[in-house]
Amino acid sequence: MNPTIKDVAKHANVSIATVSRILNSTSAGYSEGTKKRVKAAIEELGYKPNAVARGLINNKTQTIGVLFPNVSGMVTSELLHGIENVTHQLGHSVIVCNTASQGKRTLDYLQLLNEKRVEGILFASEMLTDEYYEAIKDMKVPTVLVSTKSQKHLLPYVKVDDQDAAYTAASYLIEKGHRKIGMISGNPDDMIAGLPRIEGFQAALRDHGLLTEKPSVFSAEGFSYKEGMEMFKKLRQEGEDITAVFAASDEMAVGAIASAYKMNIAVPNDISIIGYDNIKISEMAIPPLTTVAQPLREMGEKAAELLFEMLKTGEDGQSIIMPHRIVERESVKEL
Amino acid sequence: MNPTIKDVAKHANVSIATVSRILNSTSAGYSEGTKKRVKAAIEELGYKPNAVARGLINNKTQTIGVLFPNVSGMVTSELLHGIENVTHQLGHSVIVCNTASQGKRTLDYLQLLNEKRVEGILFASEMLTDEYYEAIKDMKVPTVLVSTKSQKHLLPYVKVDDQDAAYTAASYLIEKGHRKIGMISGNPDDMIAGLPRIEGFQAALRDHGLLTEKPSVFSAEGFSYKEGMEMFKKLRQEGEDITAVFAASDEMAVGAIASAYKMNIAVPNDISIIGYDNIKISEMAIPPLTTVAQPLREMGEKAAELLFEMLKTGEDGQSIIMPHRIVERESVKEL
DNA sequence: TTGAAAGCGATACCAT
DNA sequence: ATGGTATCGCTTTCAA
Repeated sequence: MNPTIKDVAKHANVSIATVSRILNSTSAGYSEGTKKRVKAAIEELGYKPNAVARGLINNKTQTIGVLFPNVSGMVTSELLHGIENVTHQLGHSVIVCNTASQGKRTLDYLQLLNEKRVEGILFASEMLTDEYYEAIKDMKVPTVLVSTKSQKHLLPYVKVDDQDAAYTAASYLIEKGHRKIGMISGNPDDMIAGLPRIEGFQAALRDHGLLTEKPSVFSAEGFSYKEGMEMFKKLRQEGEDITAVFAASDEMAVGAIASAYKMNIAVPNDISIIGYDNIKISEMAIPPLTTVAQPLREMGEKAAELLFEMLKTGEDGQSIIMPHRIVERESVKEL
Repeated sequence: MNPTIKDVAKHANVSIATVSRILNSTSAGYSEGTKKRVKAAIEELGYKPNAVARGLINNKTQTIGVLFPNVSGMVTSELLHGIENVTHQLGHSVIVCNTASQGKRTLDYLQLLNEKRVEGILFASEMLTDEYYEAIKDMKVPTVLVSTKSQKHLLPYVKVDDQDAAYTAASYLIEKGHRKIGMISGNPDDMIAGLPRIEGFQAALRDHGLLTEKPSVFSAEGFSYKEGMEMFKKLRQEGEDITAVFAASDEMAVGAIASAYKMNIAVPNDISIIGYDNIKISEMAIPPLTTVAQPLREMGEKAAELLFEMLKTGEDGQSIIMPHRIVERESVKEL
């Protein structure tokens, strides 16, 4: 077995109370001499404090839980990276939960995190259902939403304003001289990343007097590469005169590029494409993809910081709207 | 505060011992009647067992630690996905640690995981230094290496045979009629993913009587897209007659494709390219990348399974060589 | 400056 | 079938 504080105490000829004080560098409570002896004993025995026991008595586990659909997505892995960074910097650990894995495990995960007594929760990029909210509320630990939000339940969130960002993307296309612009979107029933982006897109067209009665928006179920390909094909069938398209995700945009390539239509010469996210593949596309960047890594960091802020102050936490920006590469041509 | 087992006991008019028995469905030790009463009390109070307290007495935290360099890489996130899957299925949690994040934190992480008393460790895709090994050994918990190995320290590992896989890739090119073949590799000092792939490549050439005195291997520091671009340029400068190239990673391969595109040389018509990994971008490349696939997700799963096997049996664990296979897409032309 | 002892929330052994 | 209690490894009064 691992040596315990008792062993150290015995070895140094002091009480466990004293060892504890030294371990926690409690202000005074021991002399320099004993401190040395104890430190020596710790060293010699290779003693490592037991965080579990500590957690029990302090009611603090120094651990937070992070809930993600698909851990392996490029968006989420960037978020995770940011989260992990500041979390560990602050001496805590992160337990990851992949909610989309198999069936509706989200509730099970929440239960698990509750039993493990995590000190906080980061809930990422999935719709927060009433059910989830109740479970979270029951846990009575600070929670922040990452890259998602809920108007019904007021939990603080960290995300970019999807509608604004989409508006920016469409406006960018318009500035570049495009007049017939189409969109490849995710699910319009998705109130987080679906509808808002469509609305932002349409708002930009409207504000520039470009909104026709039948706006060319092609919606898929998700945001995948494959769906990007399909929707691009449809869009192209519907109207040959479209000179630019806004894709609701970089994956979709890359799919659109691939689709265009197959149909022998050149990007950006025949048609311009702008994406959304700015994940790694966007610079690897041919041509490199112009896109609306979300500062994913930083969003993860900010979310974690906010969570720990709440943990420290006990206050409610202010949502943070992260800035988005256009990253110009080579998939959009000026008309 | 959360209700404790004591509260439940009081509420149901039984002792905590009985509640505990019911909680753990210990074979008998209580009547159906009391069981009902206790269950009701639990329900009513919203009691959730405290895993920390359990962990203290059982010396079992139901948690494992996973060490990764760059959590956000596409290779690692696939591995993580597989790991998370089976780990949670088995009722455990995973704490992720991003070792490359800032400086040499690996040792700190190990220390942290030790204090948190994780029951096992998955160490991924980084060289296992003596230092790390010692720290791990001190923890006395089962450990398995994922996508890496160590010949010095015998810890079980789960990975594909890099040399074999590289051999397969080169052979594939040769079968397709290529005779002048180049390679874009990672760091030859990397004994895991660097050298073995180079050696496998060369072995294939040799076995087919194609090994010239100056084999065209261009080595970078890492396996990045950018380095793929650079190395392709160099390779092209050195010899215009090369008809096919084997890239040591998909990212590099895609970089090579981009580089080729810029130099106006067509893939696969002017030059064929085969990658390594089969991550998501390989199907999204233009043209879609033919590559040697590592079953990443499954490797994560197998590694976790192996770890839990060791946990259960207390035995030493057998390394697993995962199968690789060629995924044919469109970046290689038959000559 | 130091130590004894009371918990933290569970489990499990020993009685009854 | 049940309850009392020691115990897990540690922190933190309270006394000395």
